[in-house]
Amino acid sequence: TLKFSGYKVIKSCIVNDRGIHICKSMLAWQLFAKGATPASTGMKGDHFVGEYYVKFNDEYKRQVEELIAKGMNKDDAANQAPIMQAAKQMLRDWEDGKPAVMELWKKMNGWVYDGFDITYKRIGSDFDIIYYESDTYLLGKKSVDEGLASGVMIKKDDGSVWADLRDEGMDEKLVIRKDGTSVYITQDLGLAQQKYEKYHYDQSIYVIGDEQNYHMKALKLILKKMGKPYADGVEHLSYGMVELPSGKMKSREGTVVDADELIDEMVEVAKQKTEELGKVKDFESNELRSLYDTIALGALKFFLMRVDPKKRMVFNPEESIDFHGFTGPFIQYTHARIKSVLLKAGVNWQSAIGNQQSGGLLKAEKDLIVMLEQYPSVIQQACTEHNPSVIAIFIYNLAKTFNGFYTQLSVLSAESEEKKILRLKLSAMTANVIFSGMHLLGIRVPERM
RNA sequence: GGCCUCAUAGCUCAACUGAAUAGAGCAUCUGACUACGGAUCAGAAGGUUUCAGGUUUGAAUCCUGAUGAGGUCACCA
Repeated sequence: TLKFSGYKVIKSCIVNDRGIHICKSMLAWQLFAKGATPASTGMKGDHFVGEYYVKFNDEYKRQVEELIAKGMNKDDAANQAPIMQAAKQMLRDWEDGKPAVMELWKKMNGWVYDGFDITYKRIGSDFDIIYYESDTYLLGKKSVDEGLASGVMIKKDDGSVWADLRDEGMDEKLVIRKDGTSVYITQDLGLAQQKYEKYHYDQSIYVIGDEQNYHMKALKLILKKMGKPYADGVEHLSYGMVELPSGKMKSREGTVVDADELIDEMVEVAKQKTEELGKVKDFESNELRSLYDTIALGALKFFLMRVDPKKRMVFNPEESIDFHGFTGPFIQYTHARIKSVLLKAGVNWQSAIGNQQSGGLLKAEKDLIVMLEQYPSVIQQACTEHNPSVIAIFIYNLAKTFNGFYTQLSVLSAESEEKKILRLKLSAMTANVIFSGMHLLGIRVPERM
């Protein structure tokens, strides 16, 4: 959307492909997998690796409880559980570049990326550039050295490094662990720098969940203190969590709705619904499959897009696959219907010259025109607010207005030839705006459905 | 516990940033010229905007307090 209004946009994505969490998965795999691979189990790579992350946490929890039962206090137990010790050791080995660890790391990451690729491709997501944390964290460490030199950061006796933000009303923030390994924010310092050097951006918009508000504030402050020119351009577009009716999604407890499963489910519903209506009997089977995908994804994306991103929302899988009302399929249907009418009308009308019956507009026609005229300003608004939901709402209203117009007035058998041309043109414009608006939301609209 | 968000119809969301009768969709009920594609359209019903104070000509919106929900305060990312 930003691109559409004249900004030059570089979509980037940071993959946190290193760190203690990866080590945990790797360790659990070594301990429990007995040589299993995604291929041997038939699982998607990212799911497969995720499973071992969960296994690690289960085992970790068990060990901690065991230690507590032996009379150890909670904090010590959390630190001394052997499996956690091992994970930490592995992280150090990784940063030292030990071959065995590196090899395992590459192998498992490969699995994960394969899984991601499939999903991203399916939902039509793409990035101009992907950063890997494994590439940026070293630069982050360099940033820390710089911070130390300029006095923004201080090194404590045990070797850990901190940024003092207390005079800004915040606490001290750890930037390097005492064993010299880097933490989350270290990598972010490097990333900000790397991005700036490459693009000299005016604005760098971080789309991150609102639970990291504090983190982003700290990041910006540190950059500012270090006198980085890009500190002011760093903007945090925080979004609220998506919850389930049954409660929050927690990866550790397995209460997540998996994107792949959800999409499959919705495709199934789209299929049933379409078959019920029996309007596309002449479609080839691969056309059908792509149609179901378009509808299912359209429904899903629209459901997420229509809400102000800053707020938390409850995602009800059952409701999202409802194709009535304020939904993606409603709009797709409207578009398909317009196309059908236009098709029937032939092409002669396109060359016909518009007429000057300014006084003779009926209310339904006027309403539609008014709607169409608002489109540019709506985009503008969505842009400045970083809020795509205004587009979603607008397109929905447009479709609704058009449907009203459509049922009140006949297009093909209009009172006069002039009216017919006018209405055809209005219909065509509506279809274009719907197409364009939905495109901005990353949603496709079918010619027929 | 400190700090930060949020609370609107039974449910999911709006309300142009202080303005006139608080709007949509779902669910519920009633209808649609004998369907240019009915995945549609027209209508009904549904509200003390969590509670209690305050500021203002005017408050869902701003301030204070209460209650409830979530987040964050890690040598996790």
